[in-house]
Amino acid sequence: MRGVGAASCPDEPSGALARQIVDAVDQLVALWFTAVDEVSPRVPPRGIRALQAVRRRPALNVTALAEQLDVGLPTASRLCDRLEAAGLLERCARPGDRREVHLVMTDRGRRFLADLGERLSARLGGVLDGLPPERRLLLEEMLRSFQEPPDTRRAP
Amino acid sequence: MRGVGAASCPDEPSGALARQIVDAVDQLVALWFTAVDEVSPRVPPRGIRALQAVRRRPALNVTALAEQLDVGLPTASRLCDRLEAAGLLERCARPGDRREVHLVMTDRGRRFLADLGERLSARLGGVLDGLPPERRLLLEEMLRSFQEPPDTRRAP
DNA sequence: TATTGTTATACTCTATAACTATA
DNA sequence: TATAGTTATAGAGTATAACAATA
Repeated sequence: MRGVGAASCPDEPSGALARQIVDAVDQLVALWFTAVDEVSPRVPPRGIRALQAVRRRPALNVTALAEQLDVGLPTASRLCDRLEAAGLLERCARPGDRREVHLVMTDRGRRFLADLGERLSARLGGVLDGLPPERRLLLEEMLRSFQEPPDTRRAP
Repeated sequence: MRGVGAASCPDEPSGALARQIVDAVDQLVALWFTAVDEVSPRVPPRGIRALQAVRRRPALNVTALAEQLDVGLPTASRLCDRLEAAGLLERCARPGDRREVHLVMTDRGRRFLADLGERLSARLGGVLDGLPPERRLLLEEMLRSFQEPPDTRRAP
């Protein structure tokens, strides 16, 4: 568990690339928070992540959502209250086992996330427009490696 | 304000790359939150961003910090209370104008952020280890474009 | 008087525990 | 009894407004 690029350049201080990557991620995170602050209606970061989790895995239940967000079950339930009140999410009793609740996004929720994505994209564009086109194509290849991340949620 | 890659590939659906980039950023943000949840002592995301802001611009005052975080002045002050109580930050009256307060990181604060960076790096490494070395070097070049971002704080 | 920052109060969000409903 | 989720209460965090201190 040595981190980014630990074994790639033995002659060079291996921390250089790692630091660069971490700094870049911090910039991206800052950009993300900025976009989240802009979007309407105001949904706190945790709410955004909840919506994204539901988009990624439709018909998620509340327990799974709580695990995804690393919060308690009541917190996730309350969060769903607010997202549902805002019209971004809906709770549907699961046929077959009526204890479970399926979370599904509303059209408004989809538009909301799309809007957020566009704002983020615009801000990223401001940074990436400086890149020559072939660099951008390489970036595209690069980003594919993030599409299937090693499951972030492996509990010990 | 068309966003990422809007004009690069006229034949291709231009939203594809944009969507891919935004998804990747979402993954990175999720990774960031996971690392933030792990680190000790527990500091909420806003506290992390505050510490990073102070690291980036040492001797920041409280007003500037509030602007960086896009929160009110009292909120920033309270946040400093907690970070100071945790021993991660210190307030120093500025010589010359004793109204202002300079925020400086403690050694503990520096170690804290370093620890966070290592955890993030380790998690990123898990994703990036799959990349061949030359791809990683290209990534390094790419990330340089994020080092000097167009000022995120331009209010309309 | 203008600027920098802190305190006062109410409100929102989160966490732990107790409770309801279904299986 | 075990599981999925909700409500109860208390505590942490945030925002708006009033305040204190320095220039």
